[in-house]
Parts: sequence; C-alpha cells; structure tokens
Amino acid sequence: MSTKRKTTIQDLADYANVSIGTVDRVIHKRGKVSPDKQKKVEEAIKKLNFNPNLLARTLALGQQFVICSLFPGTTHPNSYWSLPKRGVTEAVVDYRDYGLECHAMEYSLFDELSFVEKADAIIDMNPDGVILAPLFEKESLLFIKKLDEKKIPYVFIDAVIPNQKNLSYIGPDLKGSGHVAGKLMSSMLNSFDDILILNFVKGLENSHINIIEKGFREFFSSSKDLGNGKINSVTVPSIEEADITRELTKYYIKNPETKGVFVTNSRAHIIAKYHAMHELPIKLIGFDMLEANILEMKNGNIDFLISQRPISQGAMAVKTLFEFFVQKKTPAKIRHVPLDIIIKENIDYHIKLQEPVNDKL
Amino acid sequence: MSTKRKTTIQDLADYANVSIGTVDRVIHKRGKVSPDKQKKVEEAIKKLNFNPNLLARTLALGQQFVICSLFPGTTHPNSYWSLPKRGVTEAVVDYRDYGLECHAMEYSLFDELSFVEKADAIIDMNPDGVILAPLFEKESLLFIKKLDEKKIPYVFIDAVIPNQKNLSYIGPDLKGSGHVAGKLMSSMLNSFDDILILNFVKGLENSHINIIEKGFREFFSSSKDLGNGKINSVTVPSIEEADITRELTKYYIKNPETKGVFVTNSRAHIIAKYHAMHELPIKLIGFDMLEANILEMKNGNIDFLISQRPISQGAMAVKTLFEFFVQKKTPAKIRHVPLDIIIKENIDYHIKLQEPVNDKL
DNA sequence: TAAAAAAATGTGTGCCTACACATATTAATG
DNA sequence: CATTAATATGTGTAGGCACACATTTTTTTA
Repeated sequence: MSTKRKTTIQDLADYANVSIGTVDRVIHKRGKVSPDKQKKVEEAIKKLNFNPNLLARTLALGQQFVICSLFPGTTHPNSYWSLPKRGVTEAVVDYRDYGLECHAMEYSLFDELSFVEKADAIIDMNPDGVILAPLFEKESLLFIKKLDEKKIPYVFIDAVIPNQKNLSYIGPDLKGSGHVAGKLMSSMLNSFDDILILNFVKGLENSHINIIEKGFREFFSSSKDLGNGKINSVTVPSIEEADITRELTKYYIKNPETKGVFVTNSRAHIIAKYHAMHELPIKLIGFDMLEANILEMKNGNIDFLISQRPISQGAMAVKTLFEFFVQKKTPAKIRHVPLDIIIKENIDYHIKLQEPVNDKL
Repeated sequence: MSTKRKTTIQDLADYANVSIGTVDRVIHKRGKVSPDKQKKVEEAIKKLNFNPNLLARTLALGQQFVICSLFPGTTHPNSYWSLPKRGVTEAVVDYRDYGLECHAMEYSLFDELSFVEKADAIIDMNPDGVILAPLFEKESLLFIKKLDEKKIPYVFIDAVIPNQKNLSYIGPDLKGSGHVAGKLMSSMLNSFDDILILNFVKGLENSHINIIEKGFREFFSSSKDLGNGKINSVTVPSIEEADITRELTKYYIKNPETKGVFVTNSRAHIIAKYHAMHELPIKLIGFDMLEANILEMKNGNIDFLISQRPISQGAMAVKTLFEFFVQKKTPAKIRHVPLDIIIKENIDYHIKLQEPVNDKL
C-alpha cells in the first residue's frame, strides 16, 4: 500500500528554487535570508503542508536529555511509591530513542537529611530536568531554589508547593478527593450516622491531610440534608499497626455508633483487617490500590478506594518534560489527575492496566 | 549535561572486529556469518547493552503503514463515537513520523448497507491494518473473512465478536459493567426497592445489552440480602425522545414504586430530564460521558455514570497495531478497559483529561 | 572601478540502520 | 593445482534533518 510521501525540506527547496540550507534557515529563523526567498519558502511550507520529521530531527541533533526523579523510597515492594516510579520508568523507555535518560533518586520519608543528600547529588549532576515529589516542604524549597538558579525545569508530582516556578504540577486535587470521599460515604450511610476521619502522621504529609479532611467535611456541610451525625477526626501519630490498633480500640469503645471510616491515606487495609477481626459492620473508604488494599477490598472489608492514577502521574511527568525539551510545549501549570473510584466490581480492570506491558521484539 | 553515548552497531562492530554489515546480519538473523564471529557479536550486544535505535531504523526502512478505522458515524457532534475517533486521531499524530497513516471510515448505525460499502472500500484500499467496531455482526463476519484472506490484521474496539482471528479486543467487559452498575445501584437503594432496567434498540446492539442486563441481575441474585424488590426491564424499540418519554410514562404509572433506573446505554440524559421535569426522586445510572450526560450529572439528575474510556480505546487500538507492525509485539487477545465510575464530584477531572492537548511548537 | 566587507546561498557531513551489491575468503570439483 | 562454486565479509547508499563551513552574490568603501 503506497501513499503520498511526506513533504521534506528538499521538497520545499525545490518548490522555492533554493537549497535546503536556505530552507533550514527559514525554518529555524536563523536569518541571513533575502526577503523574497524567505517569503517563497514560507509559502512552500504552507502550500506543501510541511511538518518536520521529528525522528530525523532528533537523529540529526543527537541531543541527550538527562532527567532525575526524586521520590520517597519504596519501603515495601508494593508500596505506593513504586507506582509513580513504574510510570516514570515505562515512559522513559518510550523516549529512550529520543535521547532521554532518567536517574531515579530516592529519599526516606523518615529522614529529611536523606532528601537533602539526594537533592544535592542531583544538583551536582546538573540534569536537564527534574521530577520531584516535594513531601518535605522546607527542604524542597531549598532544592528548587537551586534548580531555579540553574534554570533547570522541574515538575511536581503527587504533592505540590504553591507559588513556585515549577513547570507543572501533576497530581490529585486534594480537596476534591475529600469531596469524592464524602459523596461516596454519604451514599452508603444514613444522614444521621457517625463518621470517623482517620489521619496518620509521617513526615510532612500533615498539610495534605488537612486539605483532604477539609474537603470531606465541606461536602457534608454544603448540604443540610447530610452529615447530621457526628464527624470526628483522629490523628494517629504513627504508622505502626500496633499503635493504630490501640488508638482505634480506644475510639470505638468511646464511640460505638461509628458507621463509617474515611482513611486519608493509603493504609485503609490496616483498618479493614481490624474491622474484619472484630466483626464491625463499618463502611470504609481509603486511598490507593496497594496490594494490601486490593486484598482487603476483595475480602469485602473496604468499600471504596480512591485512586489517583499513580502510574499515569509518573508517565505524564516524563512526557511533560520531554515535550518541553523537544517541542517547547509549555504544559498547564496544574494538571489534576482523575480520581478513580474503585470498588470490588471494577478493581480487576484497574489492576490489569497496572500490569507491566508484554514482551518485546 | 553529557553522558555516555548509546551503543551503536558501529560500537558492536569495533568490539567484535567485524564490519557493521556482519553485525547487521547477526542482529537480523540473516545468517551467512561464521560461528566464531557470530558468537563474538552476540557477546558484544550483551556486553555493550545494545538497543537498536528505533528512530534510525524507521528512517532507514522508510516504511509506511496505512490503517483504516471503521466506526459508526457521529450523528451529533458530541456523540459517543466521536470519542474513540478522537483517541485514534491523537494516537496517529504520535506515530505520524513513523510512517503511520489512518483513513477513518464511518457507517450508519441504521444502515447495514453503509457498513458493507465502507468495508468493501477498505478491502480495496488494501491497508496494513484495520480498527473495527463490529456492531453489525453478520456484515462484520463477512468483512473480517476477507481481511483474514488478505492476512490483514484487525483489532476490535468497543464491541467484540467471539472466536475470531482478531489481533485483540479493546473494550469493556459488558457483564462486568452490569456488575458495577448493580453494586452502585444497591449502594444507593434499600434492598427492597424496585428497579427498572432500560434498554433501547438500535441496530444490533441488542446482544450487548442483554449481557449488560444479565450482569446487573447477576449482581443482585448473587446475594440474598440484595434485590428483594422487583427488577423489571423495558426495551424501547426506538431512540426518539418522544417514544422514550411515552414508554416511560406508561411504565411509571403502572410501577409508581420504582426507586432506581439503570440505562444500559449512553442515553441516560433523556431519562434524567424526564425525572427532573416530573420531580421524580429516582436514582439513575447510565453510561458514558457525553456532553448531555455530563450536563445532567452536574444538574444532579444522574447519580452515576460508567465510562469505558472511549478515547483510550481508540488510542490503544492504534498503538496495538503500530507495535505489532514495528516491534512484532503480539498483544493480549482481550484487553478490558477500566470501567470508570463517574460522579458529580470527580467528573471535572475526567473532562479535563478528555480535552484536546495544548498547543504545539 | 577594484578591493574589501557583508550578506546570502549552497555543499557536505554526521546521526544510525537496513539492504543491495561488491569483494574477499574458503570449500569443492575436475 | 587451477577453476568454479559457495560462503563469508565489507562497502555504499538512502532516509530527513541540523549545522558547520565553503562559495557565491551583493553592498560598501577607498
């Protein structure tokens, strides 16, 4: 099956009776072209509908882009942060032939110093772009100040520090995720049922949590028909299962009428197991499709999970930087990922999508 | 920022003390290489971690791929089928430089003959691959028989004819979508509430609808605690608003206790308007993020929409064919898209994702 | 008006691969 | 051992583009 060839610069040159060198100067606005030929070439570009071949261009330029990612380390093999990381890795493969390379750096969520160390290492590496999950706000600010100085573009992922010069933020709308959780909770409960909001503290995640909780409460307060029960929030200053269990027991003994729990991070599975063990018919909503959460959802111990497409986030971040480098595309400053509502009945399709792609060659 | 260059075939040649011609023969298993040099080159590939540059390869081959899509025509500007079409178009742009070209064909959902005509046109065109929405089963079977004869690979999208030689099916799990709808409905209603399943007929969609309805009923029958109310189904043999309204009125007068409606296609917006007009507090679940459905959801007249990522479907189909052509990747035969649960609170994020990408260059 | 300077335009090479073709090496045959 | 056949190996070119450099044309200056 043959079809019309694509227009090349040689075609333009022929049309305008000039050499490809002149065409090239026009295309790249390098000047040194007489006005009449300039016009003629521009006419050719329009008339022949010229689109430069990105492949050939890339090949000719032989450019090399190095980006660094700085994410929290994956404590468990299937923890949340392995997912954005996966998205980055997969996207980098797509752009490998275009000269893109990525160095993945990790810091510990329990150690600000590790963040600083890795950040410095990135600065030393002098990359072309950075993908950053700015969970330590203070340290992140110091880091991006250096990036700004070196004019290295950076993309925030998953979390955001407002009013910075980041190229883009790719992640959830935290308040919106609270709204979604509120709606889902209200659809399962009666308006007078009591609800518990459960926060965990670790590092600087606090500020985020507050916004999620705010959104959740906002949903109920925006309607007089809803949320006539109590909505309490408890913050457990630990992510240890023992600590959580203890706090939970304390709370439930005091508040036996609790009908729904909203866990503002990815650890709903711990609560789910607790509910199952104590045969508590309490509705449960949490975040993220971790292995453990998937299991508890399938066991019927989690009713809704809200997922923020962590893999897509990673892939989008890479794509954003690449398009900025190669095509000078300026992305939207804020790009909220869809908040996927996961239930037992549709979770398998989402898992399938998470699975690595098939064999090569 | 400089970094180690990527390994080229020249590097391999140097390492193995042969010419690039020999390297090429090894890479492409063209034979005519002495065993010792063969081994040496293979060693070089491993040691230098060689990955052929897809860009240079594509450029060198100068290959041209032509695919055709055969979808139902878009009756309204924002109808369902404009979305997969959008996905195809956008993906084709991504692969344009790789020599991919797509001819979009459309048939009328009310005219089998138009399908046959376009199908024949595609056969005449002798494309390298086809993306097909096989909504007319009988005619589709004739079409793919011809495709099989000509060894033209094809991908089913949105709908599937079982047991064919299609490269892949990309679309929803229909029964699963019924399960999801069932779960969502049950979460909103009491177990003894009456439910109406609403089907519309147009063309051969019937068979699909039956499966969706089956899934919906299956969900309720699988639990003794649920679905103790009546679950009736009505099939309206038209998609005209007037006809639908009449049938609905007839039904509601006979069944005033109806508490929930499940519309098995994308026309929930019509029912939504009816409910609003008559002030009926009936829960409503439908499919697909059409403009009209989005509006009614925002108005509060639709509770849940189930979306099957129509844009992704189109994009995935293109990607599948391309990877099959270029990288000989064999896709999974069935790829069910995630069933997105859309509510008023998360619809905006999904709309944003649907919007066309930003400016170029 | 010739020479020098400036501006405009053209040419050639590299990027990496695939493939046709040319050449070199080895094996087989009389 | 010379000759042919078979096999192995090397070379050249195309593909579209960017860029450095060479060459031509025009303008300026003495």
